[in-house]
Amino acid sequence: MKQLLTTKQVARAIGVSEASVKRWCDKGAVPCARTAGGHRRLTLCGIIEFLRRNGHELVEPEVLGLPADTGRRECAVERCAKAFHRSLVAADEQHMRRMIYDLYLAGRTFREIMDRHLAPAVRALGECWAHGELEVFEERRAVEMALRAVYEMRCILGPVCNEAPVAIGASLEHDPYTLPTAMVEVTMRELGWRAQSVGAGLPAATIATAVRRARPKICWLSVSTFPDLARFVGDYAIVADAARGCGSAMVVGGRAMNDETRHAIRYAAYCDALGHLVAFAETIYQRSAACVDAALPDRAVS
Amino acid sequence: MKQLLTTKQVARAIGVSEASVKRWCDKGAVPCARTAGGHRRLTLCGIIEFLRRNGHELVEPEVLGLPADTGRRECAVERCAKAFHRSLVAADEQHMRRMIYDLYLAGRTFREIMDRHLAPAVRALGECWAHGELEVFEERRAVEMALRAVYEMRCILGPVCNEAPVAIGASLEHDPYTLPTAMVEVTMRELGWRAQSVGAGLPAATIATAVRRARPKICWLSVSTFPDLARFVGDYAIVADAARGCGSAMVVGGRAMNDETRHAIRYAAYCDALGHLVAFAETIYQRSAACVDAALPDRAVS
DNA sequence: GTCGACTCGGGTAATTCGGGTC
DNA sequence: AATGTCCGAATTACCCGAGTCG
Repeated sequence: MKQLLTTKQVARAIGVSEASVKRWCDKGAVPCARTAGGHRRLTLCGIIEFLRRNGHELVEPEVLGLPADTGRRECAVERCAKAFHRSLVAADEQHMRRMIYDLYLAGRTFREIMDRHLAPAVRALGECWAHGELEVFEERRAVEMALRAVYEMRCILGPVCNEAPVAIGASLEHDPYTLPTAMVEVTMRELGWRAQSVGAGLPAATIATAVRRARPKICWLSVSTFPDLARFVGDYAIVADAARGCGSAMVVGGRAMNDETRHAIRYAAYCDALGHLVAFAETIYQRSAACVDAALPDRAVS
Repeated sequence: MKQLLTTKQVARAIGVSEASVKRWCDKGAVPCARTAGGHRRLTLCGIIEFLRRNGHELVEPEVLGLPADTGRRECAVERCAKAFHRSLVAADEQHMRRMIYDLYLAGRTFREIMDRHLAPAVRALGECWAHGELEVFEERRAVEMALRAVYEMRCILGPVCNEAPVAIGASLEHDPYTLPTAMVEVTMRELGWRAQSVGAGLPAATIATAVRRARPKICWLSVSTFPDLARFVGDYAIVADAARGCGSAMVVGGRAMNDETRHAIRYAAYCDALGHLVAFAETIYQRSAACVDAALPDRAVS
């Protein structure tokens, strides 16, 4: 299957303008074919060869393989998630960071990168571990790598707007998984919210206190595991009561939120993917134009 | 993140003319790649490294996506562990990051920043929590903040040299504290080691497997807590046996390593501060000049 | 065949290059 | 020795109406 890429795909993937890609083609720096109608089509090999000559060393075919929004993307997405998985297992942090960076430059949101690539890769990892295909330390090391990546996204997003609505969240005691709640935090921040994860494995009472202090519009709870249902329901009620008292909407999600669990509690929204969370958050608050401007980095002025 | 910056952005951020930035690149003082058309593109790691070596200040850090000056400059001097503590409690991440960058650019090593400021601040935090002066979530939130800061340092240091000696480390089961082992990792990486923390709360057997696979020169174990001494001694023996089999030196440290604990085990070095670790690591391996050069990103060739 | 998204080519403004000079 | 400024030429980014792709 030989891949032909458009100028736009290539431009986004390497973070330059379309015009530059076209000029490079016309100059002969990048080999390119033409369609019957005169459109440029670039080959993967040509691009990689070119990038190698110019210092962009670690570009992944999986990233450049991303089709435009109109195309079927299942294949590319799956390959990409596999590439993430491989990087995580091999502890090849540079490679994974590079892929994230390329995807982000290629126009993907962090939410999409986490939903489609990072989270599936981590899930697959967990399965490998359960089947005894991975050492404990390999799994743990990979999860930490993923966490670092999520923190780096958080850092790239920069500080949040002061007028933005507040969201806070956590995971309950006996649920020490930091990654899911960190992912939610980044997703909400990317939407322009003043989101903060207060931590993983927290007693319900202290989460409730945090809610009463921050009075957030949304309070999320990430539920990856719990000791028993009764205990969870009780803990949940403590947090939910505090949220109700502050007019906060409770949002829940996580591996452990199966049908039985969901029926045992009351919530404003259940999200089994970050995409659902985005949809719900947007019904509550639409980021204003003024706020978006404030959050963007300064453009250089002479 | 391997962000590529233009000479103009960098010049503005540092508050010098573009010509100076260009000259620095040409002189080789700042690593830089080139676009197809010959324009310089600089990396954030390279810039920070250069600024630090030459004592330059960041006039407009926002341009590079770094935390802005918060006005409060109490920190540039000595004894800012208190300021760190206040930032941690107030969840003022921007201010803390700014302090770290100020200190680092002023020539401090990350090891010193962690030893003298960050670690004491976190310890003080734990005491406040023990005295009931802080909510659980406040303490946990602060520790996560500190962890993010350590990860950011790790990121600024950039990738490690492939020829560098290997060090790996972890904390044992029932010791879930990620921060100490992450600090050790950054310290070792700053010294030029190919250091990797394989995780916190790991069973001894899997750490032993990791050691046998990586065959490190140093294996560190961070010990913040353990259920009982006998259990710890047993777990420790499993790791230490693997280390001995590979010729790895065992290094231990952490809050729980009191006299009694230390006498119960055998180790090559005990470190109650990162400074001691540095001293020990340097007796084993001195980072060579060639290795430093190799760690810099490739220069583009015309 | 329609339609939306994409790409074409060309033009313009902004940025950057290298070199020379202060 | 190091920096800031100026210059013409080259490179890059952004914009537009017309044509192409899927």
